[in-house]
Amino acid sequence: MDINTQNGFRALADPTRRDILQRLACGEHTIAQLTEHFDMTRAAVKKHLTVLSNCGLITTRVSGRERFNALNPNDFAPMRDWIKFFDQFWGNQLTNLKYIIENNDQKGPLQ
Amino acid sequence: MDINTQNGFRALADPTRRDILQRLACGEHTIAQLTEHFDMTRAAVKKHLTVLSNCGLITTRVSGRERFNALNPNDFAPMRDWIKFFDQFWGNQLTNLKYIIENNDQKGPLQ
DNA sequence: TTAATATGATACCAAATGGTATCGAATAGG
DNA sequence: CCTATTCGATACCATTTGGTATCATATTAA
Repeated sequence: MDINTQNGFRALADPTRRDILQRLACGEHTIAQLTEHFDMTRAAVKKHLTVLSNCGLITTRVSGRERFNALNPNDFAPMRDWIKFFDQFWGNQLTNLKYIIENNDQKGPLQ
Repeated sequence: MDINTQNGFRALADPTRRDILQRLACGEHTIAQLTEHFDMTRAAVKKHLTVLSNCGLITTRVSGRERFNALNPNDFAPMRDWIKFFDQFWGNQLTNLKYIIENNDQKGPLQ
């Protein structure tokens, strides 16, 4: 599925899911491998992976009875743009607000 | 209060709160002014402002019976760093993972 | 003083969220 | 074939979340 701002931010709002993303940053993992690092059942980890998959943050490669989960490096532009918007404040570059005005986007970089 | 990753991401996970932040980007607003733009009660908007305040994303200036809410441009470094971490993937610059390794931070740029 | 305004606080509610327990299906290996 | 393994799906539960309704407080203005 494709990523969108709302689902993307919700996905990042959970510490377990951020942890999963960081682990996937070091290479693909199966559910069982990920579950080793958490104090919760495989079913709970699976639910988090479903959330991450539904918003396009990860992809899955099937090999036999194993399913390897990996970061999806593509199509992150919408969320990146939203973060850039906030980064203008974090960088104290408030004058860059012209970005939003020029793009006449009342709802922000994406919606 | 000071910002932290968990509360920060949770704060951004709600579309109403992101909308509020964007409106505050154009200048300080009272609760009543913000409420005009939403299909919800003032109490609901107040709750969102409390969430944003608790994680340090906004500040409040009191003047008489009015309370002006504004973006807090300071102390956003932790969250900005976390976003930079993800931006490495969004920019397909996976080699920058050395940032995390060099900082020996298993949990990511911030906790 | 009195009334209108701007806000805070809280009890309450429905829905979403994060978790467990449990079942079944498909694959690997003896 | 038979068993263990890896995983998906779902029913179920407690807590959190986002909202309303309502009341109390403080300030402005007539």
